[in-house]
Amino acid sequence: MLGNSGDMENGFSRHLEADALETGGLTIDNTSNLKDPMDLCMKFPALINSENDVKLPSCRDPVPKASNLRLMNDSKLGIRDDDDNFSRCNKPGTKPRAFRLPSRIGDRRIRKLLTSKYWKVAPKLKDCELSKVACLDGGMRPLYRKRKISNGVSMSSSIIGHQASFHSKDSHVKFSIKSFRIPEIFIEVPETATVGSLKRTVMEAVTAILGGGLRVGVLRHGKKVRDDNRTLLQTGISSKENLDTLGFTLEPSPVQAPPTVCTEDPPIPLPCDSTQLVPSSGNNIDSNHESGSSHTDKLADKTLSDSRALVPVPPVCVEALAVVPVNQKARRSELVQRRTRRPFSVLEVEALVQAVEELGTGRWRDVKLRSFENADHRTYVDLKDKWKTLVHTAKIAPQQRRGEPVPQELLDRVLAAHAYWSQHQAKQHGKNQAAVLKITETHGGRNGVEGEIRLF
DNA sequence: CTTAGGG
DNA sequence: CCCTAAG
Repeated sequence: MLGNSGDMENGFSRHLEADALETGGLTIDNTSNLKDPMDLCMKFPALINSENDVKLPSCRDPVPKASNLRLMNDSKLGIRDDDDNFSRCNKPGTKPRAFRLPSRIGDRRIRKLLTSKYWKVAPKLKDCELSKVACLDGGMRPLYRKRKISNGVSMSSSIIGHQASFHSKDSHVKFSIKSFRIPEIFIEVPETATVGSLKRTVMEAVTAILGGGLRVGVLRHGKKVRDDNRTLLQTGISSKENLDTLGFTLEPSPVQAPPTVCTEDPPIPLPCDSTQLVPSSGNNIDSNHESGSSHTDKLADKTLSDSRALVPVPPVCVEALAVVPVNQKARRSELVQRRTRRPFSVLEVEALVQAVEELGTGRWRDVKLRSFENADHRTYVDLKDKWKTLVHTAKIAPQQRRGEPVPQELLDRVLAAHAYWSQHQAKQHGKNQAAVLKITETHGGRNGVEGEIRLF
C-alpha cells in the first residue's frame, strides 16, 4: 500500500460519497470501497508529499480471471435481434408464464441502456457479480471489483478522477492528473470468449466512453464546484493547503452510450447530471445546462495543458481524451445497431388487422399478446407502428406502395377499423370486451367506409 | 411499462 | 425502426 494510503483513502472516500450524493443520491458501498482494488488505482500521492515515489499501485488483477466473468450461454452482448433471435435469455418455450413482458421487451430494455442517456446502470448482482473497471493509469488495466449492491446503486454516473497537485509559483496552480477512472462498466462474455475478444470488448467499452463526450467536473472537498466562472483563487483551489482537497471527475455526456453493458435490472434512471436530489448550495443548475460544453471544453483543455506542463507525470488519460474523436453517432451505431428490418408478412398484417378490429387502436400491448405473443421480434410498439403505416398505405395509391403488396381486402379492413376506432375512442373501451367484435365493411358510408360491429 | 407521436 | 414525453 502507499504510505499515505490512509489519507488518500479517506480523502477519496469522501470524494466518492460526495460524488454519489451529487449524482443523485446514489450510494456506494463503503465496505467494498475499502477493499476495492480500484482505490489503489486511484490513489496516489500528491506531488507535494515528500515520500511519494509511489508507483501507481496497479490494479490487482491486470488480467481478468475467467472465473470472474459471469458466463452466459447467451451473450448479453449480442444486442441484436436479427437472426431469428432465439438466443434470448427468456426465450419462448421457457415461457410458461402468461405473464407479460415479452422477451423482446427485455432486450429492448438492454438496448435502451446502451443508448440511453442515463448512464447509471445499477444492476443487482444477479448476473453481474463482478464488474470490470478499467483503470487508466497509463496502461489501462482492467480489474474486477466486487460489489454488494443490494438495491440498486451505485456507480455514480461519473468517473472519479484523481489528481495530485501542488503549488509552484505564486500565481499558477499546477495539476497532475494521475489517472481517471472510467465509469463502472459491466461486461459479460461467454466462457468461450477468447482473451483477445475480451480485450477488444474492454477496449471498445473504454473507447466508447472516452470518445462519447465527457464533461469534466471539479470537486473541492468532495463537492462539485459548479460555478465555472469563479477563479481558482476565488474557489480556494490556489493555495497549497487546499490542493489536496481538489478532485476531478469525468462525467459521461448525456448523449453518451455505454458500451457493453450486461445489466439485468432496470437501471435507476439517473440523469448523468442528476443533481436534483441534492439541492446543494447555490446554483444547482448543472454545468450541463449552464453553457455546458464550452465551459467543459475549456476546463478540459486547461487541465490538459496544465498537466502537460508537469513533466513528472504525463497524464495518459488526458491525452487519450484529447485524441479520441468524439464520434458518438458512429460509435453508437457500432455498439447498438438497429434491429434488422423485418417486413411484415401478409399473414402478420392479417393477424394485426384482425386484432385491431377487435381491440381497437389503443391497446397495443393487448394486440401483441393476442396475436403476436410468440413473435419475439414484434413489440407492441412495432405493431403500433405497423398499423400506422398500414393506414397510410391504405390511403395512398397502389402504385406508391412498396414491398410485398398487401391484399386490398386487408387494406380496406384497415381503413374500416381505423375509421371505426377513430370515432369510438378505442382507448376507452373497457378492457373486458367479453364479446368479440368484428367490423365489417359496408357500403354507403360517407367516406366510403363505415364500420359495423357484429357480435360473434 | 404503455401509449402516442414525431423522427 | 428508433426515441421519448407522458401517463
